[in-house]
Amino acid sequence: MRDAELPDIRQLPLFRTMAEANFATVTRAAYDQTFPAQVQLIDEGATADFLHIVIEGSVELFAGWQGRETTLAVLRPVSTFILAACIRDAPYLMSARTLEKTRVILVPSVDLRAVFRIDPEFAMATITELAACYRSVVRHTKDLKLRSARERLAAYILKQARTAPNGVSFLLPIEKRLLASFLGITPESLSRAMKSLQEVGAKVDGQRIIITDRRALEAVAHPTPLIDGPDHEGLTAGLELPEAGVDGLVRPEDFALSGRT
Amino acid sequence: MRDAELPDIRQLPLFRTMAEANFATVTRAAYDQTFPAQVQLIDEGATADFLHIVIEGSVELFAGWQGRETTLAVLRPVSTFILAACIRDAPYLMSARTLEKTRVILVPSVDLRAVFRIDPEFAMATITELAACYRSVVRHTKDLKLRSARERLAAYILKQARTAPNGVSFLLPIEKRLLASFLGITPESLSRAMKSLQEVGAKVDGQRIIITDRRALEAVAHPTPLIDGPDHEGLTAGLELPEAGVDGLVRPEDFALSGRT
DNA sequence: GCAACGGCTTGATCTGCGTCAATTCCCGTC
DNA sequence: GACGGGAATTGACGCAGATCAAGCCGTTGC
Repeated sequence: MRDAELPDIRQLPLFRTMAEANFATVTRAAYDQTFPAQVQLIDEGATADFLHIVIEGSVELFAGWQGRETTLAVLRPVSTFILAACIRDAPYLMSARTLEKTRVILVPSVDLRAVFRIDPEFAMATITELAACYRSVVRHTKDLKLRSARERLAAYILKQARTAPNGVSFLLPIEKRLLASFLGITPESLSRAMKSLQEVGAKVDGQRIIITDRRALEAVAHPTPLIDGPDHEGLTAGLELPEAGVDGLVRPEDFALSGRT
Repeated sequence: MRDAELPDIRQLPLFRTMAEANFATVTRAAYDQTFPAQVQLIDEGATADFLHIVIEGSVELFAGWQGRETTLAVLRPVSTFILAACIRDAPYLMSARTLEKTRVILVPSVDLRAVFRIDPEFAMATITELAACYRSVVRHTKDLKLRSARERLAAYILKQARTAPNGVSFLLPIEKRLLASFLGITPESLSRAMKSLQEVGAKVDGQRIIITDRRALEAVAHPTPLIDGPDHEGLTAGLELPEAGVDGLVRPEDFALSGRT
């Protein structure tokens, strides 16, 4: 694989603290690949041979059953995903596809497992990472089970706005149909929920959301760190991404799970 | 704390492989306590000072928001819970209460964090444990997002039956209102769903479920290891519990998350 | 023995969200 | 600037599951 992105990967919480030699071992065995949009990278049920790292572009994690399909996360650079499956040497529970032209790095899970047996720092980083992932899914589950569709949307909008510099206006980082799927509803329902929130403090114009009455929105969403995050010690990989979000820029950070999977 | 249960704890996947000295350190600082039914052990939002281990009885993990409440898991001996919060030194995302007279062991999370920094075996066990927990919640989320209430119930029944020795008849290990909450529906809806499944292969008589037509049930639930588990390498703590489940005995194992949390 | 209390069931009704179908909007392409 | 195709919206309608309100039944306590 090319060396250009090594520093980026090295900066990931997962790899930041490990010994240089071990980092070299892991990355030497890895290789990177660029895919066009809409390519399925992972098929749920397949065995987890590689840890994936998104370097450029974006990746959707989703799962299907009986012809239905649901989005579980959308990842942007630089994040890793399907760590848990690699560790357990078990079948992936999710599928993954590129949403646009995307470059990913593939780390053989064999090497991964070998290294965190001998590198305590890496083991610690893995533990922290997994705990974060776990808490992220728990939050999502609570969101689904405790809130209505409208409440989930309001909470999502407030959460996105929180990461935008001005705090009131931002562009949706993903297509609405994906957001709908992530929120566990249909695109039609999302559309109607959006409309209903316009009378309550969230102006919608295409991809742009403008919060006109935060209080009113909060009265619907009742945001809480116990559902909407973030974990108090800050995000992980998603945070690496500096980039703005000023009016006019799309925020490239994760919209879903706190970091990766 | 008393020493009688040390061997049980030592046998947990989480503690099985660690060095004896470190196990002693962890358990020396721990203490155990017995609570009556319906005592709240953990309040979500509080900081995670202790890893909990259920020794006797049973514990419900749940979460609330705006007066609503949902069950996320029910744990039986011997299982640990809220490991992730301890690791991240973060607020609990779930509350916990005893369902009956219950004995738990409390391990200060400070000691825990200290030990897996120095004991690679324990770090490995923690990684495996967390990965299992993570996959368990992902499955639950897929269940909720991809299946209808009726389908979830059918899948649950098949899953329970799978663990029963004769494979066709078992007693519900928990109250129906808890099962309903876990499945994300109301008790009334559960009751109606049960009734509707009687015409499809699952006879219900109080706590007893008898599968009369597995094929028909499977046609509703379409069970798959990618949602219903188990992870191919087998369960963890839940499995420690041998005990039967023969017609007439209640199965004491977890009904919810694969092991603990 | 009976009363009281929770859990479970059943019925009637309501409603949030899904489904189906028809436009309309947006964006890239020719 | 017209065309094509997928995304988004809108409307009409249906249904799964929630809510509200009795009643039932098994357990606990006096």
